[in-house]
Amino acid sequence: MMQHDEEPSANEAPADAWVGAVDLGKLAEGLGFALRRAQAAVAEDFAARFKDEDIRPSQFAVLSVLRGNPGLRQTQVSFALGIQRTNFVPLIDELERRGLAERRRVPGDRRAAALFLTKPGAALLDRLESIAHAHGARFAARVGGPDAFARLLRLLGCVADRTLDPEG
Amino acid sequence: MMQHDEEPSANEAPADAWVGAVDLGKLAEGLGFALRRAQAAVAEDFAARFKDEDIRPSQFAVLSVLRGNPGLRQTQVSFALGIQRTNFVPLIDELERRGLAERRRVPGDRRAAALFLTKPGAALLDRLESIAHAHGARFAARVGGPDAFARLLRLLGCVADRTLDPEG
DNA sequence: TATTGTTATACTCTATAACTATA
DNA sequence: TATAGTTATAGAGTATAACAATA
Repeated sequence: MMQHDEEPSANEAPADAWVGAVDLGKLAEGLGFALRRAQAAVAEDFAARFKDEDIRPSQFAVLSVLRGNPGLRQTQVSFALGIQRTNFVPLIDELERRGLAERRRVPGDRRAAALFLTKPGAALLDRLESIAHAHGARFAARVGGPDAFARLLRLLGCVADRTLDPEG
Repeated sequence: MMQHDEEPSANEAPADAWVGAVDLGKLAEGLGFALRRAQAAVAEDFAARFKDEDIRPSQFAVLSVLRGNPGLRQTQVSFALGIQRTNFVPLIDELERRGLAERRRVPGDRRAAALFLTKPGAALLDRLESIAHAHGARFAARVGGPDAFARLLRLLGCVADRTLDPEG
């Protein structure tokens, strides 16, 4: 009766035997489905590698942007990452609570908040990027090496780029 | 100022001018970030094209699998699609409520439910696949043609494939 | 004992409306 | 009037635990 090596959950997937036998039909040609599966695999590896750092992809992304763009406004960071500014509030709240980032008032505009990486935040980011390097290397290996990996990133960039549409 | 052509929302993104100026740093080399942006673009196009059919990607996927595999058990379909069987219940519930799919008892096992596409479900699926064809064509064009698109699908398949890892 | 389908539940992510204080 | 940050809220998607009926 199909024991797994990991996952003691009672709601585990049944035998893996028949899942490969399912005919996915046109679904296998779908970009959305392929992206979903790829993202699930990447998210799984991310979760495993960053478990001890207690950091989520969006938090990592914020810290990463703050390093390259200190003093950016909240709204600028949020939309650069594709996160609505309304959902960005609790995100930066937690980073600030953990002492990894901070909001500073900007002299010219009393409404705005400029974001900065703290020293502990920068130290954490160093560690995160080192882990991320190994994380990326796993998938570079899966796709067949650095060149194929670079090709994949370029293709994904095209997918996300509206300006490449026929009408402009 | 700064009026958009669409989106009357009050929570819209501010000027698009400065978002391109943000330095994403190492984030731009991240597979997870690239996948996120690509998936957002694909989801946006999907939502626009399938709006009138009132169908979500997961529902489309179920109908698609049922055509190629009539009589499959609920759990088999759900795990073939990477959906937990517990979350699959309300999904198939709604498809059945809308008369697009149906559960039938299987003779040998009184616990199991075999899933089938109904005639209206098959008719809808025909329409959906026609829309999906145009949907896919948009992104094939974005990445530079059918060959590049096929290459992208193959690379994404590698990303999702654990068996390609060094250790096996 | 294990499996199938199910319910209940919780947590994250995302989306919209509306408020405040500024500009 | 418009913008920056915020709050509240609702909807998806996803996760685990536990149950009844059946194997």
